[in-house]
Amino acid sequence: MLAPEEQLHIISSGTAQIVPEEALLKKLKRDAPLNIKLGVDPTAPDIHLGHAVPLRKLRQFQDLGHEVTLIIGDGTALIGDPSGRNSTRPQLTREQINENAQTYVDQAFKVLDPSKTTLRYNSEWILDLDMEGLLKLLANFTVARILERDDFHNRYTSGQPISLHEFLYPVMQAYDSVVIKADVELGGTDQLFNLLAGRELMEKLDMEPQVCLTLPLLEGTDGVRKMSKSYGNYIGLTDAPEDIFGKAMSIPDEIMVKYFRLASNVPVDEVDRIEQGLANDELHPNKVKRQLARNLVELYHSADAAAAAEEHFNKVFKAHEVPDDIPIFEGQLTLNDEGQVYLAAFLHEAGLANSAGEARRLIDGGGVKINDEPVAPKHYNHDPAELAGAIIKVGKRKFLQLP
RNA sequence: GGGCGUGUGCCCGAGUGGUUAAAGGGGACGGGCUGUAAACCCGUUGGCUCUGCCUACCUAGGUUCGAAUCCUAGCGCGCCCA
Repeated sequence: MLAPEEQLHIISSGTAQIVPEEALLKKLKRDAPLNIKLGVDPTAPDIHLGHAVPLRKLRQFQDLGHEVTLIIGDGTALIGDPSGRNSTRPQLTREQINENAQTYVDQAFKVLDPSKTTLRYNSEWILDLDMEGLLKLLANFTVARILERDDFHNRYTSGQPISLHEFLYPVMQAYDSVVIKADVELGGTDQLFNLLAGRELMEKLDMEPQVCLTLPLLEGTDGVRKMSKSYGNYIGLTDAPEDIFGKAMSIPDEIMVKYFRLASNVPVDEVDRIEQGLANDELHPNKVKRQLARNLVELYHSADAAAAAEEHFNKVFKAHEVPDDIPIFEGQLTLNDEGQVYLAAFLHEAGLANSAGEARRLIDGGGVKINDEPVAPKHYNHDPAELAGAIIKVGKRKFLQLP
């Protein structure tokens, strides 16, 4: 194993806070594998780079020789984490939870090292708690302590309802740590309270308390809002290679280093070097961003896929050429009374525009090309012969080949 | 339970009973520039084979030749009182 100080250097890269840092160093000095905990609620099935941030950190721990316990919160999901919420989360059904859990686990193992991962479902011990056990557990926490947290405090003072079961969430999460004897627990910055609850509970039960490690939120490809499916600014773990590459290239320069630290597996020292190089203009941002994009594709696909994705990218966006594998239109061309193809409706049907109206606007704005020739404004009707075998391009990235 | 206020397009927001498909901004999309970054410039932003037609300003009714604009009820939201 690496020297403890060296490990700490790697571990702290990209983290928001480590509470307390000295305790982590002390644990590392034991020179034995630590048990690193991450609990996830299987509330949403698909995971993206933002969700993968703690997973990457876990992987870093594993590569340093530590063990990971991944807890699927199928028991706590019945409560619904109140963190950062201003209203009660809807409770999921068992079926939804199981389904989500499975897809989550499949994707999580794209990041984690299976040989160093223990997978646990917390329903195992949480739903088995009897009233006596629950009461003993609850006696370790005070209402005031729980009400301190911002989200509860805000809801309480603003008269929003807080259901009693929501109070139990941090308690249950803390109990997870006790059961698995966690050395370190990871979470987003919004999780700090829950993580600290674990630390406190362990202390009260005379165990060595866990260290809490929080990770910042990863902004989406717009660089402004957090990565989220509903904002449409996410890079999915299961996205196609070209999409991962392209989306990565579209992120603002300012957050490149953050992506390197939180989403790539580029070694920390190299990331430090890149950060330096960018700061004093020794490295060209475009080159660096390409490295990032390649790395991300490699992580979730392969080196070959990364090379192919970059080539695709160069073709389409640098040389403005047509990519190799463009979809071919399978349907039948609809002709009007004059035997012409009404292009606006066609683009809509073919899924290249959201409505015929939008297609017309795209045409008028010069955004539609047939065989690389822009379609003239208002020129909506086209001869089928002219379209045979043609390549239609809409905007920068939508292509369609006609038979 | 009572009083007052508010509800407009993806979001914010203007809107005199009649050239209002609805000012302005944001976002998004398209074009230019470029490193598919940022910044900047231009254009578009309800549907429809469109010099026109249809559907739209919370919902349902009503007044009117004509309503996003006035009235009634309902629903949502906000504030105050109990």
